[in-house]
Amino acid sequence: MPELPEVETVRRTLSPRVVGRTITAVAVRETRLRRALTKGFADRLAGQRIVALRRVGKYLLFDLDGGRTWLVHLGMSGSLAAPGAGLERHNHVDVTLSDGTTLIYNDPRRFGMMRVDDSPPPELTSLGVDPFSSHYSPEYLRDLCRRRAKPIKSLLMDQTLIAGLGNIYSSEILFRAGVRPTRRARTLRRREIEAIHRLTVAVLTDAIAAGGSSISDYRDGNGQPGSFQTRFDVYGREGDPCRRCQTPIRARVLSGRSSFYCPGCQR
DNA sequence: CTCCTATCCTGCGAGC
DNA sequence: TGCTCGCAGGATAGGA
Repeated sequence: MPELPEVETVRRTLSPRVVGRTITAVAVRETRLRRALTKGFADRLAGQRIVALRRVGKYLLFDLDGGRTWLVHLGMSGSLAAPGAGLERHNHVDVTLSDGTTLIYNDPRRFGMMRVDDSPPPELTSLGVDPFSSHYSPEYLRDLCRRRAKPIKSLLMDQTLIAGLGNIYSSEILFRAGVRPTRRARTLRRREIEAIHRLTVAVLTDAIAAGGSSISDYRDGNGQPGSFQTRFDVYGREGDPCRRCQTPIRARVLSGRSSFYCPGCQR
């Protein structure tokens, strides 16, 4: 569910409501997320002032007083939003702020995770380059591809190389770039890599402008769905005609994930 | 190293 | 209608 554009949309919608506020209460009713919440989780969060809300890849980072960090990953089905979003059944954590605002962490599949650290969270050390950072250049991408035999789509989704792309956006980027998901990274031409680089930023920018993609349960910080799913070129469109050449879109499994492409437009 | 598979968990739609 | 099966936006341990 949440890839970079969805997490960025959550960040943008939450930021004005949380930055500068103090966390007054934390209620945990389910600790069994992807990694269990530690015993001291609620106590280490309560009383802290939120100084900034950042995003790296698919991670949300609440910078707290004294260098402490509250790290949130939404997994496949997680959301962090104000109450009244229609969700209730899997509300695992409530965080109340000094102005009375409450943020509810909801996650039916419990693939998400949260932690509070006094030093930089360990998850970030193994993370690759964020596509919106200046380090994400055509040269960087070319370097990643140079010696790798794996399919380009699997490379794009490897969070230790590039942080933020998931199953939807890697398919959409490769469609726009005219490159098949199965192409081995090391076989890509310079101009193809340049196209993938440029279109990574373009697709993500378009998706953020649309508030992300809501397929079933993604909601932003205000409980609102995104609309980019109506503009998918290939994702979830198996059998439907390509918007560009009318050839039926095909699907095949790559690294255990369904991948969509147009056999007419993508080489 | 590099790459792939299975696994964690709940919900939902397709097909019978 | 009601049941079972497979699949779903992710990360990661473990094996080839």
